[in-house]
Amino acid sequence: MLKIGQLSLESGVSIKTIRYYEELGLIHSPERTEGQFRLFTPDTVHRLLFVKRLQSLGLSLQQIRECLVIHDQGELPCGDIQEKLIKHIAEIDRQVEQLLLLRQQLTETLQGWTDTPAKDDQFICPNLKV
Amino acid sequence: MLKIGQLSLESGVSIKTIRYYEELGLIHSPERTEGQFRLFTPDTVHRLLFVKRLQSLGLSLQQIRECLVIHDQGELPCGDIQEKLIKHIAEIDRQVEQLLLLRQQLTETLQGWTDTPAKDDQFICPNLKV
DNA sequence: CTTGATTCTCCAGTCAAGGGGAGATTTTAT
DNA sequence: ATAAAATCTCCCCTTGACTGGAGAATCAAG
Repeated sequence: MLKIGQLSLESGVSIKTIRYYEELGLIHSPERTEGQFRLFTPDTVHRLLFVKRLQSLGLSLQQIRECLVIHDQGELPCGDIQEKLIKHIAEIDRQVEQLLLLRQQLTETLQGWTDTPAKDDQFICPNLKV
Repeated sequence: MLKIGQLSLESGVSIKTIRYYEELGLIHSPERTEGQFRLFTPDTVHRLLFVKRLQSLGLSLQQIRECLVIHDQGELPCGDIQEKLIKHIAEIDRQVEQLLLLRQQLTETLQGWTDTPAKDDQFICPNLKV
Protein backbone atom coordinates (compact mmCIF):
# COMPACT_ATOMS: atom_id res chain seq x y z
CA MET A 1 0.00 0.00 0.00
CA LEU A 2 1.23 3.46 -0.87
CA LYS A 3 0.84 6.76 0.81
CA ILE A 4 0.06 9.65 -1.43
CA GLY A 5 3.62 10.94 -1.65
CA GLN A 6 4.93 7.60 -2.82
CA LEU A 7 2.11 7.27 -5.32
CA SER A 8 2.96 10.71 -6.60
CA LEU A 9 6.60 9.75 -7.05
CA GLU A 10 5.82 6.49 -8.82
CA SER A 11 3.20 7.94 -11.13
CA GLY A 12 4.58 11.40 -11.75
CA VAL A 13 1.25 12.93 -10.81
CA SER A 14 1.32 15.64 -8.16
CA ILE A 15 -0.25 15.10 -4.76
CA LYS A 16 -2.71 17.89 -5.37
CA THR A 17 -3.72 16.34 -8.65
CA ILE A 18 -4.15 12.90 -7.13
CA ARG A 19 -6.56 14.27 -4.56
CA TYR A 20 -8.32 16.19 -7.32
CA TYR A 21 -8.70 13.01 -9.36
CA GLU A 22 -10.13 11.23 -6.39
CA GLU A 23 -12.65 14.02 -6.01
CA LEU A 24 -13.56 13.71 -9.71
CA GLY A 25 -13.96 9.95 -9.35
CA LEU A 26 -11.05 9.09 -11.63
CA ILE A 27 -9.53 6.99 -8.89
CA HIS A 28 -11.36 5.26 -6.11
CA SER A 29 -11.37 6.67 -2.64
CA PRO A 30 -8.67 4.63 -0.95
CA GLU A 31 -8.49 3.17 2.49
CA ARG A 32 -7.21 5.36 5.25
CA THR A 33 -4.92 4.86 8.17
CA GLU A 34 -6.28 5.56 11.61
CA GLY A 35 -5.02 9.09 11.21
CA GLN A 36 -6.82 9.51 7.86
CA PHE A 37 -3.77 9.16 5.64
CA ARG A 38 -4.72 7.70 2.28
CA LEU A 39 -3.44 4.20 1.52
CA PHE A 40 -3.58 3.39 -2.18
CA THR A 41 -3.33 -0.03 -3.73
CA PRO A 42 -0.31 -0.44 -5.99
CA ASP A 43 -2.39 -0.72 -9.16
CA THR A 44 -3.38 2.90 -8.71
CA VAL A 45 -0.04 3.70 -10.31
CA HIS A 46 -1.22 2.03 -13.51
CA ARG A 47 -4.49 3.84 -13.29
CA LEU A 48 -2.77 7.19 -13.08
CA LEU A 49 -0.45 6.36 -15.95
CA PHE A 50 -3.49 5.38 -17.98
CA VAL A 51 -5.06 8.74 -17.22
CA LYS A 52 -1.90 10.55 -18.23
CA ARG A 53 -1.68 8.59 -21.44
CA LEU A 54 -5.21 9.36 -22.53
CA GLN A 55 -4.75 12.93 -21.46
CA SER A 56 -1.66 13.21 -23.62
CA LEU A 57 -3.80 12.01 -26.50
CA GLY A 58 -6.08 14.95 -25.93
CA LEU A 59 -8.98 13.40 -24.05
CA SER A 60 -10.63 15.34 -21.26
CA LEU A 61 -10.77 14.04 -17.71
CA GLN A 62 -14.48 13.62 -18.20
CA GLN A 63 -13.94 11.34 -21.20
CA ILE A 64 -11.24 9.44 -19.40
CA ARG A 65 -13.54 8.91 -16.47
CA GLU A 66 -16.14 7.39 -18.79
CA CYS A 67 -13.54 4.86 -19.92
CA LEU A 68 -12.60 4.03 -16.36
CA VAL A 69 -16.22 3.52 -15.38
CA ILE A 70 -16.51 0.89 -18.08
CA HIS A 71 -13.31 -0.73 -16.88
CA ASP A 72 -14.65 -0.77 -13.35
CA GLN A 73 -17.75 -2.57 -14.52
CA GLY A 74 -15.46 -5.43 -15.47
CA GLU A 75 -15.53 -4.79 -19.19
CA LEU A 76 -12.66 -3.99 -21.47
CA PRO A 77 -12.96 -0.31 -22.32
CA CYS A 78 -11.02 -0.68 -25.57
CA GLY A 79 -14.02 -0.24 -27.83
CA ASP A 80 -15.12 2.84 -25.99
CA ILE A 81 -11.63 4.28 -26.02
CA GLN A 82 -11.27 3.60 -29.71
CA GLU A 83 -14.52 5.38 -30.39
CA LYS A 84 -13.42 8.36 -28.35
CA LEU A 85 -10.08 8.54 -30.09
CA ILE A 86 -11.72 8.40 -33.49
CA LYS A 87 -14.11 11.14 -32.53
CA HIS A 88 -11.21 13.11 -31.21
CA ILE A 89 -9.45 12.88 -34.54
CA ALA A 90 -12.57 14.25 -36.17
CA GLU A 91 -12.62 17.05 -33.62
CA ILE A 92 -8.99 17.84 -34.38
CA ASP A 93 -9.81 17.94 -38.07
CA ARG A 94 -12.57 20.43 -37.36
CA GLN A 95 -10.23 22.58 -35.34
CA VAL A 96 -7.55 22.51 -38.01
CA GLU A 97 -10.11 23.42 -40.60
CA GLN A 98 -11.28 26.37 -38.54
CA LEU A 99 -7.73 27.51 -37.96
CA LEU A 100 -6.91 27.32 -41.64
CA LEU A 101 -10.04 29.26 -42.48
CA LEU A 102 -9.00 31.90 -40.02
CA ARG A 103 -5.51 31.89 -41.45
CA GLN A 104 -6.97 32.47 -44.87
CA GLN A 105 -8.99 35.38 -43.51
CA LEU A 106 -5.88 36.84 -41.99
CA THR A 107 -3.75 36.59 -45.10
CA GLU A 108 -6.57 38.11 -47.15
CA THR A 109 -6.85 40.92 -44.67
CA LEU A 110 -3.13 41.51 -44.95
CA GLN A 111 -3.26 41.58 -48.76
CA GLY A 112 -2.65 45.12 -49.90
CA TRP A 113 -2.06 46.30 -46.38
CA THR A 114 -0.13 49.54 -46.31
CA ASP A 115 1.85 51.02 -43.49
CA THR A 116 1.13 54.57 -44.53
CA PRO A 117 -2.53 54.76 -45.41
CA ALA A 118 -4.40 58.02 -45.76
CA LYS A 119 -5.75 58.94 -42.39
CA ASP A 120 -9.50 58.58 -42.26
CA ASP A 121 -11.12 59.63 -39.05
CA GLN A 122 -14.12 57.52 -39.82
CA PHE A 123 -12.03 54.42 -39.31
CA ILE A 124 -9.68 53.48 -36.55
CA CYS A 125 -7.48 51.68 -39.05
CA PRO A 126 -8.03 52.55 -42.72
CA ASN A 127 -6.67 49.16 -43.70
CA LEU A 128 -9.53 47.64 -41.78
CA LYS A 129 -12.69 49.39 -42.85
CA VAL A 130 -14.78 48.62 -39.84
CA MET B 1 -25.51 60.56 -27.55
CA LEU B 2 -26.57 56.99 -26.95
CA LYS B 3 -27.67 55.19 -23.87
CA ILE B 4 -26.24 51.77 -23.40
CA GLY B 5 -29.27 49.91 -24.76
CA GLN B 6 -29.18 51.84 -27.99
CA LEU B 7 -25.44 51.34 -28.32
CA SER B 8 -25.97 47.64 -27.79
CA LEU B 9 -28.57 47.54 -30.54
CA GLU B 10 -26.46 49.46 -33.02
CA SER B 11 -23.26 47.57 -32.35
CA GLY B 12 -24.58 44.10 -31.69
CA VAL B 13 -22.60 43.94 -28.46
CA SER B 14 -24.52 43.05 -25.33
CA ILE B 15 -25.02 45.55 -22.54
CA LYS B 16 -23.09 43.43 -20.13
CA THR B 17 -20.21 43.17 -22.55
CA ILE B 18 -20.15 46.92 -23.18
CA ARG B 19 -19.79 47.57 -19.48
CA TYR B 20 -17.13 44.87 -19.32
CA TYR B 21 -15.21 46.51 -22.17
CA GLU B 22 -15.38 49.83 -20.37
CA GLU B 23 -13.96 48.18 -17.30
CA LEU B 24 -11.13 46.71 -19.37
CA GLY B 25 -10.42 50.09 -20.93
CA LEU B 26 -11.43 49.08 -24.45
CA ILE B 27 -13.87 51.97 -24.59
CA HIS B 28 -13.62 55.21 -22.69
CA SER B 29 -15.73 55.79 -19.65
CA PRO B 30 -18.56 57.84 -21.07
CA GLU B 31 -20.38 60.84 -19.71
CA ARG B 32 -23.27 60.18 -17.41
CA THR B 33 -26.68 61.67 -16.95
CA GLU B 34 -27.50 63.13 -13.58
CA GLY B 35 -28.87 59.75 -12.64
CA GLN B 36 -25.62 58.00 -13.67
CA PHE B 37 -26.87 56.57 -16.94
CA ARG B 38 -24.04 56.22 -19.42
CA LEU B 39 -24.14 58.50 -22.48
CA PHE B 40 -21.89 57.27 -25.26
CA THR B 41 -20.70 59.30 -28.22
CA PRO B 42 -21.89 57.87 -31.54
CA ASP B 43 -18.39 56.87 -32.66
CA THR B 44 -18.38 54.29 -29.92
CA VAL B 45 -20.36 52.16 -32.35
CA HIS B 46 -17.40 52.11 -34.71
CA ARG B 47 -15.10 51.35 -31.85
CA LEU B 48 -17.14 48.33 -30.86
CA LEU B 49 -17.34 47.12 -34.43
CA PHE B 50 -13.57 47.44 -34.64
CA VAL B 51 -13.21 45.34 -31.52
CA LYS B 52 -15.53 42.70 -32.94
CA ARG B 53 -13.62 42.65 -36.19
CA LEU B 54 -10.24 42.12 -34.59
CA GLN B 55 -11.79 39.59 -32.27
CA SER B 56 -13.16 37.67 -35.22
CA LEU B 57 -9.61 37.60 -36.56
CA GLY B 58 -8.55 35.88 -33.39
CA LEU B 59 -6.93 38.67 -31.40
CA SER B 60 -7.43 38.80 -27.67
CA LEU B 61 -9.06 41.73 -25.96
CA GLN B 62 -5.68 42.56 -24.50
CA GLN B 63 -4.12 42.80 -27.94
CA ILE B 64 -7.05 44.82 -29.23
CA ARG B 65 -6.69 47.20 -26.34
CA GLU B 66 -3.07 47.78 -27.26
CA CYS B 67 -4.17 48.80 -30.76
CA LEU B 68 -6.77 51.15 -29.38
CA VAL B 69 -4.28 52.77 -27.03
CA ILE B 70 -2.14 53.64 -30.03
CA HIS B 71 -5.15 55.00 -31.83
CA ASP B 72 -6.01 57.12 -28.84
CA GLN B 73 -2.55 58.60 -28.87
CA GLY B 74 -3.44 60.08 -32.25
CA GLU B 75 -1.43 57.60 -34.26
CA LEU B 76 -2.62 55.22 -36.91
CA PRO B 77 -2.49 51.75 -35.33
CA CYS B 78 -2.21 50.01 -38.71
CA GLY B 79 1.42 49.02 -38.31
CA ASP B 80 0.82 47.61 -34.89
CA ILE B 81 -2.25 45.75 -36.05
CA GLN B 82 -0.39 44.33 -39.01
CA GLU B 83 2.36 43.11 -36.76
CA LYS B 84 -0.13 41.48 -34.43
CA LEU B 85 -1.94 39.79 -37.29
CA ILE B 86 1.30 38.44 -38.69
CA LYS B 87 2.30 37.10 -35.32
CA HIS B 88 -1.13 35.61 -34.99
CA ILE B 89 -0.69 33.73 -38.24
CA ALA B 90 2.53 32.31 -36.86
CA GLU B 91 0.69 31.31 -33.71
CA ILE B 92 -1.99 29.61 -35.77
CA ASP B 93 0.69 27.74 -37.67
CA ARG B 94 2.12 26.52 -34.39
CA GLN B 95 -1.28 25.37 -33.23
CA VAL B 96 -1.99 23.56 -36.48
CA GLU B 97 1.37 21.88 -36.27
CA GLN B 98 0.68 20.71 -32.73
CA LEU B 99 -2.75 19.44 -33.72
CA LEU B 100 -1.36 17.51 -36.66
CA LEU B 101 1.32 15.99 -34.46
CA LEU B 102 -1.35 14.89 -32.05
CA ARG B 103 -3.43 13.57 -34.94
CA GLN B 104 -0.46 11.51 -36.03
CA GLN B 105 -0.10 10.13 -32.52
CA LEU B 106 -3.74 9.21 -32.50
CA THR B 107 -3.72 7.42 -35.82
CA GLU B 108 -0.59 5.54 -34.82
CA THR B 109 -2.25 4.53 -31.60
CA LEU B 110 -5.24 3.28 -33.52
CA GLN B 111 -3.07 1.24 -35.91
CA GLY B 112 -3.64 -2.41 -35.17
CA TRP B 113 -6.27 -1.67 -32.59
CA THR B 114 -8.49 -4.64 -31.96
CA ASP B 115 -11.93 -4.69 -30.45
CA THR B 116 -11.44 -8.10 -28.90
CA PRO B 117 -8.01 -8.14 -27.34
CA ALA B 118 -6.91 -10.72 -24.84
CA LYS B 119 -7.82 -9.55 -21.41
CA ASP B 120 -4.75 -8.57 -19.45
CA ASP B 121 -5.35 -7.53 -15.90
CA GLN B 122 -2.10 -5.68 -15.85
CA PHE B 123 -3.50 -3.14 -18.27
CA ILE B 124 -6.75 -1.28 -18.24
CA CYS B 125 -6.84 -1.42 -22.03
CA PRO B 126 -4.56 -4.02 -23.66
CA ASN B 127 -4.49 -1.91 -26.80
CA LEU B 128 -2.90 0.82 -24.76
CA LYS B 129 -0.11 -0.72 -22.81
CA VAL B 130 0.14 1.86 -20.08
C1' DC C 1 -48.56 60.98 -10.90
C1' DT C 2 -47.90 56.53 -11.95
C1' DT C 3 -46.41 52.71 -14.37
C1' DG C 4 -43.25 50.19 -16.97
C1' DA C 5 -38.93 50.04 -19.26
C1' DT C 6 -34.27 50.97 -18.76
C1' DT C 7 -30.18 51.35 -16.30
C1' DC C 8 -27.32 51.34 -12.17
C1' DT C 9 -23.81 48.77 -8.96
C1' DC C 10 -22.26 44.81 -6.82
C1' DC C 11 -21.57 40.10 -6.28
C1' DA C 12 -21.11 35.56 -8.03
C1' DG C 13 -20.60 31.98 -11.31
C1' DT C 14 -19.17 29.63 -15.77
C1' DC C 15 -15.44 26.32 -18.13
C1' DA C 16 -10.80 23.00 -17.15
C1' DA C 17 -7.44 21.37 -14.65
C1' DG C 18 -5.34 22.04 -11.24
C1' DG C 19 -1.95 25.28 -7.79
C1' DG C 20 -0.99 27.86 -3.24
C1' DG C 21 -0.99 28.17 1.36
C1' DA C 22 -2.80 28.07 6.36
C1' DG C 23 -3.20 25.58 10.30
C1' DA C 24 -3.83 21.19 12.37
C1' DT C 25 -2.64 16.46 12.84
C1' DT C 26 -0.10 12.08 12.06
C1' DT C 27 3.69 9.40 11.18
C1' DT C 28 8.53 8.36 11.22
C1' DA C 29 13.21 8.61 12.68
C1' DT C 30 16.55 9.52 16.04
C1' DA D 1 10.58 11.88 23.93
C1' DT D 2 11.10 15.00 20.53
C1' DA D 3 11.86 16.86 16.19
C1' DA D 4 11.13 16.68 11.37
C1' DA D 5 8.65 15.16 7.51
C1' DA D 6 4.40 13.88 5.56
C1' DT D 7 -0.30 14.37 5.21
C1' DC D 8 -4.89 16.12 6.33
C1' DT D 9 -8.95 19.50 5.25
C1' DC D 10 -10.49 23.82 3.74
C1' DC D 11 -10.71 27.66 1.08
C1' DC D 12 -9.19 30.77 -2.38
C1' DC D 13 -6.72 31.80 -6.93
C1' DT D 14 -5.54 31.24 -11.79
C1' DT D 15 -7.01 32.32 -17.39
C1' DG D 16 -10.54 34.82 -20.76
C1' DA D 17 -14.46 36.58 -21.94
C1' DC D 18 -18.10 37.10 -20.53
C1' DT D 19 -23.29 36.04 -18.26
C1' DG D 20 -26.89 36.12 -14.50
C1' DG D 21 -29.35 38.01 -10.85
C1' DA D 22 -30.70 41.06 -6.81
C1' DG D 23 -32.22 45.18 -5.41
C1' DA D 24 -32.27 50.05 -6.08
C1' DA D 25 -32.68 54.09 -8.81
C1' DT D 26 -33.87 56.66 -13.03
C1' DC D 27 -36.07 57.84 -17.22
C1' DA D 28 -39.96 58.24 -20.62
C1' DA D 29 -44.76 58.10 -21.71
C1' DG D 30 -49.61 58.65 -20.79
